[in-house]
Amino acid sequence: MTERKIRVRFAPSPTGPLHIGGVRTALYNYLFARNTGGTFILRIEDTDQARYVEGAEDYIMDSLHWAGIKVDEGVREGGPFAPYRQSDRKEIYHRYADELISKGDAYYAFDSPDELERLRHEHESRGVTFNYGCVSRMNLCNSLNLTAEEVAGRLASGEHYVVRYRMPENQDIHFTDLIRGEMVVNTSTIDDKVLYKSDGMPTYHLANIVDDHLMEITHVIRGEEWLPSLPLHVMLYRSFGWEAPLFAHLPLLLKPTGKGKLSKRDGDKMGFPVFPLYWPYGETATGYREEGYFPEAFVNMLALLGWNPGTEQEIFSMEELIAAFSIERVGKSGSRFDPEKAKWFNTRYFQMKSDDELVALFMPLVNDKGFYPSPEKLKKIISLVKERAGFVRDLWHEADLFFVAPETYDPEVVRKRWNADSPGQMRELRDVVAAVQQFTSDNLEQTVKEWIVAGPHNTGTILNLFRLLMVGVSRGPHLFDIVELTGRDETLRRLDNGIMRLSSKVS
RNA sequence: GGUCCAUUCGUCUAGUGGUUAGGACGUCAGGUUUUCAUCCUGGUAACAGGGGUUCGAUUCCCCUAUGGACUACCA
Repeated sequence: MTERKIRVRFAPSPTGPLHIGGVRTALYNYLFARNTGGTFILRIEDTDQARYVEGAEDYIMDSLHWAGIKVDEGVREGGPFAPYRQSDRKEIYHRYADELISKGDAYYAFDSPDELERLRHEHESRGVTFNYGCVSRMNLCNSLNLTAEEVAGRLASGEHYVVRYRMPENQDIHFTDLIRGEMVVNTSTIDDKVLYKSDGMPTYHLANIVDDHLMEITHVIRGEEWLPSLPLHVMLYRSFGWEAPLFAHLPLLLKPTGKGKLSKRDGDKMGFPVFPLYWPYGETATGYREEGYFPEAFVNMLALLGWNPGTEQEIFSMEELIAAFSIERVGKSGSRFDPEKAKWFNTRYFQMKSDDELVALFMPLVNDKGFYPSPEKLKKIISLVKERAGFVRDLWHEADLFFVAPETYDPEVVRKRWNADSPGQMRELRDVVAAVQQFTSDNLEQTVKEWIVAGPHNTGTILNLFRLLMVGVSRGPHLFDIVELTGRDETLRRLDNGIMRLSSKVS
């Protein structure tokens, strides 16, 4: 095993949009593969025809692509072990089921779903759990207690059947999980799982083991929900006589508050996405991409949710994650998802973007608003407002004052700053501003401040009123930067307009 | 109900048989910014409980509690 080249796989089921927990599983597989010089495989596990959802397969691949997780072998990429979609490998599994039957480790079962359902209900009403296993199987309809002729007859007549694994009785199975360590489970507590369904498709358990073996997977890194079936999988490897891969079961992502694992509802309720990309089918859902998250921030956030480097570093590029990642440092317990921290990660990446990058990202939004500034001007604006935003789309909220004159004036600020003397003060200020020939931030600021100091006016009052008339609210970049970028004509227009409107309101 | 897994600030987590139990997010306060935000400084806040083992347990063991997963011809 140690000699073998490391090969890992992400094996999602195309039953809907890929949840961020799934993306994290894929990410950890990818990081592990790259860290060890191994291969990352994407295998589509679509053995359940009933739950197959059109578009889900593309969604999975698009999501990984967006996140920067590169698939080495997969449905789109191909590879030496193709095909990578289980429905395209359908004929492979049958003979492995047969192999197990001939070894006596599996058997045919003819019980109808209705009959089993009835049995379950009946047991439940008595307060016990029905198990198709070592205690009940001899009372049920299967090849273990039918004669060979009967079995052959039923098979020949085309009767529906499933193949079940014959779980041995009372054996302690010891196995190791890379994250949780040694574990032991007694086989008597495990039921006889269906390996092969009556529709001619294998179940997850069979297909998964067969494909992992055939594709020479060395490490199975998957969600914790699979931990209970690990003993079964270990037994299957033994029955086949195959060397089992190493297993690592990742803890789950939990709701931000309350009980249970993260679900779509939490996102809807608390206003954050639970999926990487927009899901356009059926019940639609927004994605991190559409909400304006940078894929690097998204990946960084996900990587730190359940794994840590053991240092105090929190910001990691993909390359740094690859270099630092190890399964040993994955935590044992579930992680609550914190949407606030997700935003914080994005803000950090946003601040790291160059002004030019942000111009390219922001320009379309500005154009949508009906404005067409030169890239140079937009760059200047961005440099002034960038530090107060965490997302590209926040930028408009910060930058609109450069495009649109205030329509309203914050009543709170008006009440606090605008009094009977204000109109006169503002008209004086207006004349000072109008008189400045070189209309730059530096000389205008100097002139205005000198004028204030020389006169009877209060600096704070004048400047705050000036801002109110320019912007309408008490926030935004350095006042004189706004004035410079807005230009003399527009500045005077805003002053005149404000004086007029606020004077009439007060009197 | 049964099986398995887990448990350090509100959240993500580091860490150790003897530490002032560290960092980050959030939050609070102060400073900077004559605005808001950023930024800086500081504060807040945790070893689930009970038994052991030990000179000494947050750390090792057991029990309990709590949380989680699984318990389909779904993955």
